[in-house]
Amino acid sequence: MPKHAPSRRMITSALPYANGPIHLGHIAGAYLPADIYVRHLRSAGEDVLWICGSDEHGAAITLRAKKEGTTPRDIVDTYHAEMQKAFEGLDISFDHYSRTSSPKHHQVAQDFFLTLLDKGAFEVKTDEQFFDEEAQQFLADRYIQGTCPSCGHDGAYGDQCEKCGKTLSPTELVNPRSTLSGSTPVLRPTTLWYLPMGRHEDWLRDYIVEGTLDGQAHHNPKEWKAHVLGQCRSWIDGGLESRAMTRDLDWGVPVPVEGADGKVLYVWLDAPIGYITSTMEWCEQNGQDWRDWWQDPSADLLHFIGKDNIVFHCIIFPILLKEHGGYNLPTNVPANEFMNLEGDKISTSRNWAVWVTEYLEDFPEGSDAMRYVLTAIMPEQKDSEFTWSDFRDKVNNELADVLGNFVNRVLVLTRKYYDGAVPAAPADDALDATDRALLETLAAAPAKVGDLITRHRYKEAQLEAMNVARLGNKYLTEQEPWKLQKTDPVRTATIMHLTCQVVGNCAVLLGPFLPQTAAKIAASFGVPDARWNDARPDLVSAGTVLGDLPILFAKIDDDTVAAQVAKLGQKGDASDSSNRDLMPAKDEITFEDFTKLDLRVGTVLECEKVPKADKLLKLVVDTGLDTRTVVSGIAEHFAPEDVVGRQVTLLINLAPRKLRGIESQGMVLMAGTDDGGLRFVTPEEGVAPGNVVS
RNA sequence: GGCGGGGUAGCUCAGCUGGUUAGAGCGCAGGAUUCAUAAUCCUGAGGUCGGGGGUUCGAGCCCCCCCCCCGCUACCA
Repeated sequence: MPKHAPSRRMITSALPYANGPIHLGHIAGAYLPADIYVRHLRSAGEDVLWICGSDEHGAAITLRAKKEGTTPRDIVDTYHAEMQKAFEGLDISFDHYSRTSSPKHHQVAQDFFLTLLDKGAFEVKTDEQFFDEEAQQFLADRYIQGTCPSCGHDGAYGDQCEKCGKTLSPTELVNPRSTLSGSTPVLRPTTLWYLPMGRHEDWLRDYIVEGTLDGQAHHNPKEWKAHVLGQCRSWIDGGLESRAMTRDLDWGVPVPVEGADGKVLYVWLDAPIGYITSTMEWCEQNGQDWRDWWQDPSADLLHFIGKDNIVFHCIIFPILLKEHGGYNLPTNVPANEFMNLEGDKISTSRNWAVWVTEYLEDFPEGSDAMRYVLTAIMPEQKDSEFTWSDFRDKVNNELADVLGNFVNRVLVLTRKYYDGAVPAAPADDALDATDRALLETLAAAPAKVGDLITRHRYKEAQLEAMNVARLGNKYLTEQEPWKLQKTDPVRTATIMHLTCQVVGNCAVLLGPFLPQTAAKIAASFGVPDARWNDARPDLVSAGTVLGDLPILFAKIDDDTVAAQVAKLGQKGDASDSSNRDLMPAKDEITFEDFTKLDLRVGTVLECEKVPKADKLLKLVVDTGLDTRTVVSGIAEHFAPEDVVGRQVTLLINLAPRKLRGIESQGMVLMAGTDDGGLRFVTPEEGVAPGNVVS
């Protein structure tokens, strides 16, 4: 049987990468659900520790530093501070927020690496890597730019094209160039430490699919999300490849091995170890032993991440932990899917995002409102969609009208009838069926909401908590104390006593979701320190004088919505050409080099999709000289019928090459657009097939 | 093309190992009500559960085929 009651829970949220600010998608994915989970457990008196920190290594940061004429240290310091501000602004309550550039972390990561090395976890291989002869150094993936083979974008990096999102390896780039010197890099051998993941497939399959580890029940896989299990199974069944765990770079945790100068640990190795370092730091400050959290088998380990991190947290990191030995493996990885924004994917480069610190500037008291909306649309099982009009509706109709107004009407009535003091509790036999039903619901709510949170059903949990306020509204409206007050003051006191209990319980139940609002309500209703287990029908003491309570939620008007929508997609700086990922100029060539190219105008005669290839079109082109077949990777941008009849520019003396079994006898010239699109390079009128382009 | 996850009321989403008239919140329509931040409460109208076959006494849930969206992967001269 899987263990059921862990002695303590170790919680991590994905370390955010310190080269850009935090947006709502990040929050909804990995931070808000963890915060709700942890706040609930803390309130319920569970032993829980939640750590996070900035992921500050990797080539993207050094690259950005170079581009902005500053140092990596400056970059990470800036964004470390920026991200902390964002998290604090939304009341994301990490127990500890660390950073991977700290000396402590370097030490921990190196020790971890050395242990793995000792245990034979790595394979050392010598591989060909791109080397910049001018700068005299090996080039990390991010230091190589070129034309994306997928979308034709000119500024694709060696690991990924940020226009089309395609993951790449440097050797796939067309016309690779070093971003350090602009020169064309050459391949040279270098030593890399690989993690041979293939040898771990068997136990991983048991661990993921069956939830068993070393022959023992470890966790219940049915509690894992379908998309998490599906993706893991897909990877394992597809066969796991070896992955390099080191990089040739000078910013990161140095590989602690003789002769490994200029090599650092791969960020994906170094970052999750940051979870451990962060825990150690907290434990040192709080007189605890970090091993109790990471190595005591009775402790749970949960990773909150977005779906882009599933493979790392469910496969690679567990391999590392198991190879190292002594560590617990994750008992659940409740990854969320992605949140879209106003009908489109969130995109940093297009500035199609809502940045947390900007939001908080526009809505200084808006933490709870945003938390509520993000929880209500949390992408728990599929991608979801954030729109500002929906934000307005939820804030106005649910937070302000249902919750805020309910609390206010109870407060006002209590003040009007009892000078603000909660009336005495009714005698048990004075309760009618409606009262009892209300009390039963109140009594059952903490377990109900808590259970949903524990099962990572945050949307539903929040709805249930809000339903308590809804029930309060219904009860008030049906009981009509404002009428009874004149004829039956005893009954009125009963009603008002009970509604005060409803409000008090709301404060506790909504605490994990709306910490600021809950604290305000709790303070006003005399239960500022109430915890989860205190939530029950007699929470609020009779005689409590209700404190002042300002309007909890201001309504949001249409102009505000329109202003926020208008901000999307606009560059902060009009002159922000630096945001365009233009490829740097290439090495100079001679005129003679140029004349080697035989560029001609051609007319497309036929065009069809290449079977079993999503991106390839087969064109038959009249070049004037002949009719030839050209295969081009443009199927995602053009339908075959759109291409037939077009005049195109064609490189006709390129060596033929077989693509998907079809010989391509040339190359069609395309221009990439800023948004990742493609355009044909077409001559003006009056040009015939075969005419030379020069 | 392969693999994984989705496609359910106008919108955002739930629907456990198949079982009575398919649900919630919001929006919408009508009514009630006034303690309250024109708030609240009640009632109702909206779904051939992407499409088509099949298994079953019975399918949104299982099987086959097809279409669309997201992610990974192959193809990219």
